Amino acid sequence: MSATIRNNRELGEAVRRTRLKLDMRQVDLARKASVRQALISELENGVTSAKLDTVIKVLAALEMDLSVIPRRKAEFDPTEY
Amino acid sequence: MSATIRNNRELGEAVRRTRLKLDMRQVDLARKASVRQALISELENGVTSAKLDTVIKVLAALEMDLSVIPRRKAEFDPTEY
DNA sequence: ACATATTATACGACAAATCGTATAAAATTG
DNA sequence: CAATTTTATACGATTTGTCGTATAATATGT
Repeated sequence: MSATIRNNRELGEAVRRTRLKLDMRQVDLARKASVRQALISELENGVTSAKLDTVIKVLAALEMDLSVIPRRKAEFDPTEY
Repeated sequence: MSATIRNNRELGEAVRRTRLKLDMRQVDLARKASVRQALISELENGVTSAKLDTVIKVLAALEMDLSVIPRRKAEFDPTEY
C-alpha cells in the first residue's frame, strides 16, 4: 500500500495506520525510531510539522520509505468538508 | 519518474533535477513556493533538514507529490563510498 | 467499577529552521 | 575578458521542532 502526503494530517494518518497494522504502541515506535512517545503522538495527530529527518526516521521504523512522485489529482476526501 | 528519499541529500537531488527539467531558476521556484532563494539553495545542497511543510510546498511548486510506500532495498549508490 | 495500559498534553530548555537582507562566489553569455 | 545572471553563504532575529519529564485524559481488560 502507498499514500500521498500533502499535509501533516495525512502523514499522521499514514503513520498511525501503519503502526497499528504492525501491532505497535506509540512507545514501541518511539523507541525504535529514537524519539519520544510524545513526538509520535504529535506526529500522528498532525499538531506539528516535523523535520524531514524525523519523518524519515519514523517511517524507517515502520519499514516504510518516503518517495517523490509526479503529482496526481487529489482524491475526494469527505473529511475536508 | 519517481525517487526514494532517505536523507536530505537525496531530497536535494530530486528537487534540483526536477527544477532544472522545468527550466526554472532557484528564484523562480522560491517565489512559486513562497520561500527564500537561499532556502532553495540550502535544500538542494542538503545542508538543512527542512520541515515537512516546507518540503511539501517546494514539491508542490514542482508539480510533485510526497508519498509513503513500503520499504524497498536501497539501490547501490557509488557516491556513498 | 476498578486497575492498568495507552495516548495526549504541558512545561521550560535547547537546538534548529526560516526569515529578510545583503553580498560573495560561481556560472553563463556576449 | 567583461558584464550579467545565477547560486551559495552570512548575519541577527524570530519562530518552531525536539528534548526530558511529568501528568492528565482516555481506552482497555478483568
